[in-house]
Amino acid sequence: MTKLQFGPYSVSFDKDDKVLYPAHDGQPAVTKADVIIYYKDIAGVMLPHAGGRPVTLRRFPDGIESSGFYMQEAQDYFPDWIERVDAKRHDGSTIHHAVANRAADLAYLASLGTLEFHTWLSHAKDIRTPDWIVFDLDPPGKDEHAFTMVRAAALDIRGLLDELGLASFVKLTGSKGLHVLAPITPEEDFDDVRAFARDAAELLAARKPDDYTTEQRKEKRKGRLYLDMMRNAYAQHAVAPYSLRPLPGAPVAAPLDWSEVEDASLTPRSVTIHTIFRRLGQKDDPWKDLARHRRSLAKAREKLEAQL
DNA sequence: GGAGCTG
DNA sequence: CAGCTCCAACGCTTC
DNA sequence: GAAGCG
Ligand SMILES: [Mn+2]
Ligand SMILES: [Mn+2]
Repeated sequence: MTKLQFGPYSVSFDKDDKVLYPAHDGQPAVTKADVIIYYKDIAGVMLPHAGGRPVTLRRFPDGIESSGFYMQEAQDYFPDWIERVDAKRHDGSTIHHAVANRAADLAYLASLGTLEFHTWLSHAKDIRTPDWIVFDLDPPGKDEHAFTMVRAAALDIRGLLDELGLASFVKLTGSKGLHVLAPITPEEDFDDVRAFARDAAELLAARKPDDYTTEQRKEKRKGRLYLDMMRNAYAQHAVAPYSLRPLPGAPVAAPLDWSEVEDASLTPRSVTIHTIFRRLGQKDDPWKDLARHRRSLAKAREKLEAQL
């Protein structure tokens, strides 16, 4: 039994050497202990962004080659020092989400086999008003060129947000695409924020109708990159910055500097559990200033509507 | 991984 | 006791 | 109201 102490909180676990990620592409296997230590050590850069939000867990107690499951409901057996928040569903039922606030919280949840953390776009404290807009960009095809289209789309969104007076930040999803995130003042509900995001996406699609589409029906997209705004709805979530992904090689949903998006050698799984700390040793967290760049949507909406 | 249920 | 099952569907759009 | 989508 290994025991990690975090001030008054302790996290105990066994089977330290259980392999959760098999060796891959010349990199060693990643064990249960590796994952728990990863979350303990990444907490300092992850929690300023992901902390304080309702989380959904994606657990793989037997590793990525066995089946996993999502877990929304914080279980009664979680320690009482893990915060919970009540989230009403539209059907009237209530989900009790866990909220990660400290390194101990991440380490405990990782000890359950949680590989991937998702968060809401709002804080537990103010669950109805998001402080992030997320543009979810996935490649339309599976060839090498497809990710080039994703990079171009991210840069176009950055350009538009800049025109509208909003800051933008970008991360690898660690799977296939990129997320572009705009920090906003949490003062409007999900419906209003999503309407803004949809208008912005439609403007972009109107400017480059051969490259982008907002069509939900796959059949109508015709090889164009789909600008998906549905993540900006109530009770939806996105993979947390610095979360691991349950994919071979243990890729990380890694925040990037914008200059990295212009680099054609970037791949969606460029950053892994094996490289992230060396990377952070050489550069600051690219999202360090994210919360300070929150802006109200009011002015941006005026500018956007003038373009429609 | 942990809890609850069945046999 | 061992073995098996459950852990997420929700929100929104389009047809 | 049902189906599609993520
Ligand atoms: Mn995506
Ligand atoms: Mn198991």
